[in-house]
Amino acid sequence: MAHSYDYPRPAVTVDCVVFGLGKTDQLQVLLIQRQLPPFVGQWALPGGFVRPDEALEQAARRELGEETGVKGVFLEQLQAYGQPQRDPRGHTITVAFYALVNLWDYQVKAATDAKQACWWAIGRQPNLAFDHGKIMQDAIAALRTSIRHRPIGFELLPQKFTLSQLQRLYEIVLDRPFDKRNFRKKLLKLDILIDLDEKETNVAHRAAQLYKFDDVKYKQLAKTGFNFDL
Amino acid sequence: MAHSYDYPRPAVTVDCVVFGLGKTDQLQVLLIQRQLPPFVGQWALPGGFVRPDEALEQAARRELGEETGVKGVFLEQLQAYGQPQRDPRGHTITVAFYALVNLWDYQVKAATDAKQACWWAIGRQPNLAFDHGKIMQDAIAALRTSIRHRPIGFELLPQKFTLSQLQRLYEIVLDRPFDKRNFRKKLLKLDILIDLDEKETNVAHRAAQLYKFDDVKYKQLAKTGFNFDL
DNA sequence: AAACTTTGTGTATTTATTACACTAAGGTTA
DNA sequence: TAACCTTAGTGTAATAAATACACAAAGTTT
Repeated sequence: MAHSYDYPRPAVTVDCVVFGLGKTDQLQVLLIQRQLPPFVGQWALPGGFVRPDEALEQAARRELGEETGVKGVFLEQLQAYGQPQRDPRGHTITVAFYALVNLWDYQVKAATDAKQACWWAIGRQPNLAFDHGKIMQDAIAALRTSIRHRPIGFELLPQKFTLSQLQRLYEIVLDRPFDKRNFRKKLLKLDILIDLDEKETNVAHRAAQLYKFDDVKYKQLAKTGFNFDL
Repeated sequence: MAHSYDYPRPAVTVDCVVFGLGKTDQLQVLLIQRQLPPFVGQWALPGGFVRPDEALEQAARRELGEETGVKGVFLEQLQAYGQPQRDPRGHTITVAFYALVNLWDYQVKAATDAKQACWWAIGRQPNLAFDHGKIMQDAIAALRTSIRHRPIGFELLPQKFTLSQLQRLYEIVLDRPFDKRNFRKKLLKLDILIDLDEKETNVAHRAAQLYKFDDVKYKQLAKTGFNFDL
């Protein structure tokens, strides 16, 4: 069944750079191994064609679910890529998104219930098909910028987390150390963490205090032109 | 002449939010009045369909030149918009860009050599066709964020400018006052301004020192993980 | 009970931010 | 040509934020 238009149209796809963090102490990215040409067998970002009358974010979520089993996660648009030679099948524009996934609980979750999807440690991932390497680099840069100015890092942690986990997250993503006392002072002063009055369990050392992100208070603050910089 | 594909494809357009600043003490945006359906007679962002094998930025520059005469300006991608109902002609994805134009020299320049293109003071612009109002709001937000962290404001000034002009630019875009002495101290400390050892002319008061932006030095600094925040 | 591991805390120093007002320069006007 | 008008250019003191740094407390394992 063919579809005709008066003027030629580029194809439109969506692709997702999915970042995950768990107990591995390394930021991970979720890749799929291509089953169909072009680039059969090569690794690539999960994604695919936008369907008729489908919104971009909706298409990204659908493809992510279909190809990797990842659902209901934080997802935000990065940018569009449209170099005419980026896809050998012809002029194809892709709208890239990045997603953040908490891998702390049930480590296996997203890794197994999908076909050829694997988590790779960032820096150790294979070469990617198309211009996906460039897209991934841009996504890392965007993640680093975003995480310093907006409270999106919590998406990479369990709902209840310790300040040490939060500090480690920032150290991993921004690739630099933070001083323990100064980090705690600064984050607690932001006043967007709720002390849960509850402690870690099953740890072989002094149990740490658990906190959660106060998204309600953050939204209020954000309205009044508030922003932070770590 | 018809073009056929195995699967339906959305149409792809580009749109530009062009910001200008000149002697008016107000940030301006460049709009065109639509000549063709849909939304004939309504104001809209300059833009149009991406051509076969045309890169996105290239398409944006071409449309901007064709519709408004604006050429060779700073242009950066904002994001893609793809709500299925955003264009009554059918599923159309647009990739939005924002541009910065210096209107200090020959004020008339871009305003006249094009058909139905007009500069509007931001806040006094008419309602826009499609979802262009939303795109423009997003572009303003992006401009405000960008200008605080990267030296893009200079694109809205003449090559040679005074510190007062620079301060006024920041005040207009960020919509808040800056203290003269503190502003100068902070910007000079960034060490990305070159003192031209040359003064303003044709002013009915003490002539101010002229500066230019040192893009070479900024690029060096940027590599070493340097950033500012105004 | 000793050893191990991670939590949780305070202070002094340095650096950055803020608030604030007058003289200098140059052109215009009386 | 003197008085006037407008904008340029400058320093300091007070406050707030960032940094550097070390040890006792809690809980688990051996």
